[in-house]
Amino acid sequence: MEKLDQDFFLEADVVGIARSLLGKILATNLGGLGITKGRITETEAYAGLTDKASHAYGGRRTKRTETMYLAGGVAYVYLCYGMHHLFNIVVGPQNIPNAILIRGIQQLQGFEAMSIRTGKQVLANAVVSGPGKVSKALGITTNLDKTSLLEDLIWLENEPVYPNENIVTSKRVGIDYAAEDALLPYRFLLQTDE
DNA sequence: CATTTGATGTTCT
DNA sequence: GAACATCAAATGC
Repeated sequence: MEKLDQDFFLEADVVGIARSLLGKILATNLGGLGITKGRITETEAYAGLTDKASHAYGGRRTKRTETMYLAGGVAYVYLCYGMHHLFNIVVGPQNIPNAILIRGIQQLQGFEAMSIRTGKQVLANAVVSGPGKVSKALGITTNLDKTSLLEDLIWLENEPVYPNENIVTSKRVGIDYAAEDALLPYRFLLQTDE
C-alpha cells in the first residue's frame, strides 16, 4: 500500500482534491480494535474563506476552527449537534482554512471492530452514508483533531482516480442556512454498482 | 409511508 | 439563549 503524502493535501484547489479523494482508502488504527478501512464514496468541499457553509467563513477563527488554518494533511474533527464526531481532512497551505468533509465510505476491513463501535452488525462491503456514522464506524473522535494523516493512527492510501462517469456531482445537504452557497456543486459521490 | 422530534456540546449573539 | 456540516426512534397519515 502507498500512503498519500503531504503534497497531495497542499493543493489550493479544495474542490479538485475533494474530487480526487473519491475511491481512496481511509484507514484508522484506534482503540486497540485493529485496523479498519473504508473506500471513500462521498465527500464535500468546504472552501473556508469564501464559503458561507464553512465554520471559518470570512476568516472566522475560534478555538475549534483553528485546526482548519493548519497546513494540509491533518484531521479536523469536531462535534456536531453535541453527539456526532465529523471527520474532515484539512487541505491547502497554512492559514487557508480549507477542508473536506468525508460523508460516506464503503467498509473494506475491520468489520468486527466496526460492529462493536456501532453496536450493530456490519456487513462486508456495506456502504456507510452519513458523516456521523462514518466516524462512529472508524472510531474517530475529537481526540483525533489535529492528528497528522501521515502517521499510523489514521491515514489515507492512494488508489487510482475514478473515471468521470462513475462520479456524481451534487449540491451539499444540511446547510440551508448558507443561502446561495448551499447550491454550489461541492459534493462528490461515487456511483457504486447496485 | 412521510414528517417530526429528542439527544446534546460548542460557539456565537 | 439560539443555532448548528446529524442520526434514529417515534408519531401521524
